[in-house]
Amino acid sequence: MATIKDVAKLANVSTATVSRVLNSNGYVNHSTKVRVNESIEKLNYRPNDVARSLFKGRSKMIALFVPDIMNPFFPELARAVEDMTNRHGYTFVLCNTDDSIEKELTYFNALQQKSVDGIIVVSSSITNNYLDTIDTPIIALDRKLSSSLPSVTVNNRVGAREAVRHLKATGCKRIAHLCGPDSVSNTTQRMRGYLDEVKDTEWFLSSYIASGEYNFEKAMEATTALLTAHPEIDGIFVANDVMGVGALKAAEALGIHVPNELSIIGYDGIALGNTTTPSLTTMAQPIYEIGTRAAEMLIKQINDPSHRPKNEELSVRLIERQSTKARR
Amino acid sequence: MATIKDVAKLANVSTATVSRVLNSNGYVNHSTKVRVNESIEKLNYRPNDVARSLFKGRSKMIALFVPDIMNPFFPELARAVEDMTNRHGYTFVLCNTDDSIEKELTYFNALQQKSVDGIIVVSSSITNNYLDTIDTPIIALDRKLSSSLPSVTVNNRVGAREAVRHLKATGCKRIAHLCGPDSVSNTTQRMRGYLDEVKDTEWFLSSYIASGEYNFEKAMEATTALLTAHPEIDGIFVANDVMGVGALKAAEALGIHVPNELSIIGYDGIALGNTTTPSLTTMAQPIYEIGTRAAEMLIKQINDPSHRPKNEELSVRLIERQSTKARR
DNA sequence: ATGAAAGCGCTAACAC
DNA sequence: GTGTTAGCGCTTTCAT
Repeated sequence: MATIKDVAKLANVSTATVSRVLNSNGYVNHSTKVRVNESIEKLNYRPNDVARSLFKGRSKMIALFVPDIMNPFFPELARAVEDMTNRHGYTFVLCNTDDSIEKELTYFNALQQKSVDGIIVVSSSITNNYLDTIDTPIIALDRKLSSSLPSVTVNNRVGAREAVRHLKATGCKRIAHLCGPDSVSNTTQRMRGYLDEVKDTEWFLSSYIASGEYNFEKAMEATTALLTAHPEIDGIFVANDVMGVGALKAAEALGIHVPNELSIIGYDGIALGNTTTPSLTTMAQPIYEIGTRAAEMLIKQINDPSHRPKNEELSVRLIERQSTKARR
Repeated sequence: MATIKDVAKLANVSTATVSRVLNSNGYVNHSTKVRVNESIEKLNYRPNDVARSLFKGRSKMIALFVPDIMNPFFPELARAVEDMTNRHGYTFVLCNTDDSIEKELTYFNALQQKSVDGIIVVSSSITNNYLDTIDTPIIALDRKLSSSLPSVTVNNRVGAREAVRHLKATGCKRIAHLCGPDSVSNTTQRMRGYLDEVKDTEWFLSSYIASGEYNFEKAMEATTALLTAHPEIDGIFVANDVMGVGALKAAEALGIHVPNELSIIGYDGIALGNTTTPSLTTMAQPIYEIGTRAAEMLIKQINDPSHRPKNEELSVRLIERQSTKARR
């Protein structure tokens, strides 16, 4: 690999001049600029980013922490973040945390040693006082972490209410809820939205709420238990699509027809919901947009550290598919 | 961030000595070692990886090129590669290429400027003579690229034969094939396996082969067309699971019962195949192992550049689920 | 066993 | 306009 010295020598100028044309920085005569560019071309010179990073203290890298990229909610998010960071010349680092605080801290350290410019985080476990330690810009995604940390989320509670209302509108009389893990803030929000709609009805029972841990198999088990214990249930608001598909499968295994006997609505709007028969009605998050916005906010903050981004809340929207249907 | 100088000063030694204890390199007196470690502790010192990289010319980073992480085959692969690279202290960079040669080249350049230590590539487009340009270790995955490039793949042709034989064994008399895009080497291999089994039968027609481009929607369309044109088809060997699920959905939309009237077998063994009803019988690749092996091979080659890894071919295995069933 | 110093490749004062 | 040089933080000869 040719270095800036080689270019300087070939063009008969100093390295400073080469650096100037490289960065379009300061004055440089047109003719010498041409000469330098020719030399760059001839040597197929590419500046060494590591040397640049060392000098600048910044690396042009952005990292994304997700619990597990194998969870189908995250690839689209990752894709969005990668696209946007790329567009701004950043390299994209992906970190699977398994929701483990140890892994998160290990990653944080490693990335700081590499002068990573910023981090986007889907996490439930990072503590507030640890974050104060760090001066690397961070944006929280999908789950709120702390008030001090800028975040991009959706209106979970409102969306949940809308989901339950949709079930009511299609004629459901007994509506259950399959929720996520306690530790995650959006679990609480979505459950609140559900309760907003049902807690004052005469039929509501606390045993209509079951946890599926945002997990396909767990959701199947929970749904089976739920429908067995409460055959009267004719609608389920499921807190994410992965579990929604699990619920679908459980109902079919029990011989309960969806949507004729049971309506199911999910949350997230991932592609998976479209692959089943019946396809899954859902409250769709603008996943790609969430990732895009988070990346934009982060990049803005990187370029202007004084700029403290606000929390942003995007809206979910109902996508009606085959798992819910108006009944008489 | 404390630097090595700060540590040296506090411990009353030179930076060289600190470096020695840092890297367990060369002789250093036990007592001074202790003193240095205390200083490191006290200052919460972490070595600057960028400076290290600049000196060494290596960055402790490994990149993975995939066409699109939103394609459900790739998250598991990415996860495997990340786990293994992490275990060896590497940082994991993910690049979505969209199968575009321009994007691939842009990434290659960017990564080389960052002194990336090695790259794992799922690609159909990188040219042989470009690869010769590069001295960064590279491993090809899933698709063979060139004989000169070490690769990890599966026995696609044999697996395809096995898939078709499974359909025959369950009683299928007219077996069609839904294939992937021409440009991908495993499309050809899987089709060959199919042809091995059917081309000499009296019933085989070349119009029994349709392309679904490894795409869910395209596969639905192709399947609909296929089954409409050839109602006699009672088995389909589908070249990947994403298309398999599409075929399933198309059949159901046509009112054709799977597996009673039509058997469908996919390829890949991704989790998606388990979420449908009926669940999808498939030839499962050891996806995680493929990623793991590729990462291991790459790391070995990084540590010993003279070591030229061999091509490795892993085996697929049949997973019987509900979309195929013995018929009388 | 330890220190001094050169150098990895680049950028940004500071001279001229 | 252009060159000289110090320095980003680290590792590694080469002395001692």
